[in-house]
Amino acid sequence: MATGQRRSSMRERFREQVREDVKAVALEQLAEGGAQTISLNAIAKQLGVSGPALYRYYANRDELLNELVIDAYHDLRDALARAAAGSAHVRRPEQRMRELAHAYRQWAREHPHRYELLFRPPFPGYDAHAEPIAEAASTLMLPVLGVLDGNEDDDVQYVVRVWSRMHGIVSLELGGAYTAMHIDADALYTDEIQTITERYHRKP
Amino acid sequence: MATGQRRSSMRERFREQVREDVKAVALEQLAEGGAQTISLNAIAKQLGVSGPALYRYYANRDELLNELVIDAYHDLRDALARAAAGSAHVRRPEQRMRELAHAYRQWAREHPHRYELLFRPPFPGYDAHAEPIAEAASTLMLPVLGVLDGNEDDDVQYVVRVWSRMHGIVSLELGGAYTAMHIDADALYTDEIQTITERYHRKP
DNA sequence: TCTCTTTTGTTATATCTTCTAACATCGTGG
DNA sequence: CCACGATGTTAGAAGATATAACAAAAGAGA
Repeated sequence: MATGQRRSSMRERFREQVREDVKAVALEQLAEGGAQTISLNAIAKQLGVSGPALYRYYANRDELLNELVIDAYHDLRDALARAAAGSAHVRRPEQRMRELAHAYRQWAREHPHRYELLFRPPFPGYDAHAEPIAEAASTLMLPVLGVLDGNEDDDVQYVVRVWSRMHGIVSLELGGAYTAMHIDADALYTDEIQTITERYHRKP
Repeated sequence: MATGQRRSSMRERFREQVREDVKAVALEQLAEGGAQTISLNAIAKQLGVSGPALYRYYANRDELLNELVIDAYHDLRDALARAAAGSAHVRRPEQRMRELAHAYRQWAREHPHRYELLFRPPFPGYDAHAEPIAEAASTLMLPVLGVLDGNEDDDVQYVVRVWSRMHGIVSLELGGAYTAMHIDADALYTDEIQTITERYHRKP
């Protein structure tokens, strides 16, 4: 009945709550020491339950990491969508492109380990990564396609190339390559985006 | 004396030999399952010695991984240097640039896990990565600077941007993003390099 | 309300890892 | 010859993932 369904959903909700708690602690560990330091044991200890209890909620460690990947992908996608929506009123497409590129890099800098998680599969034989990445890349670049004023198929490769350039800089920046070389990542990224928008401007 | 020195160097040589053997097995494991699957225990078993014997040669697992990083960096650097030397006779700088870019991507495709090892610190709080990466980046881009016909300081940022573009594509390709999106990585990379060389051509 | 079933948590255990400690062995240098 | 240092051994601590067996709690139905 109604109460029965409600109580059943209560259980479901509790289960979902625990899963969220686990992921929250996992994100803390991720932020502190990277993906390798995420430990189901440590998470359980921090949550006050003991050891194998978490295996009622996640089949294994990889499943948890997988959820973190998917969440991160959703998060980045939403951040880009917000940036695109926020600059929808801006007339000049170069400016919209700049804001989108800025949002991309900003998210990566705010969540460096999650960004790495996105584009660097932490699993040995990782199948579940391909599909999210595919969907990620497609949906991720929708705002860019929008900035490009709705050209269709042929521009996909161009969009991917734009994405690759943004990712290249962000990835090297997060890896510490720029600081090690004493290179101003801000200026580098700004210049690169400037070049990209100029090129776009030139290319009808 | 002479024999004394020779025997002392014999020991040294044996020690170096064992270290190389360990690294060789580690590279096998790296190629098979990624950096995470590298296990000192398994290496020892495969080498016929048992467990903690390897700690006479490597203080800990991180030191071994560190050596792998440095070796990979040297290897990539040498591959690029070979490519640069091999195309030194080529007159047109665009062609030299193309061959250099091709060598870069080819090395990454031949050693995907080592490439990942290079540009992603596999350790949590890992300092030793910064210095090799700095030297890597500097030396790595020397051939590119050479292709650029010896302009000096101001071009460093441009070279780094070129490197970032190559790395962006190669990194996403190794991560499987392109295959998941059914994108031809060959064509993408070729087009990108073409654009880069055109741009260089345009820019004195 | 009583009972049956499902879900969830527990402890114990097996197996893996890195890494230290204590002890044995072997070759080289004096 | 002898002694020291380098190298290897086994034992074991600490911690990880993951499974098995068992206990308890909570919902569903009569």
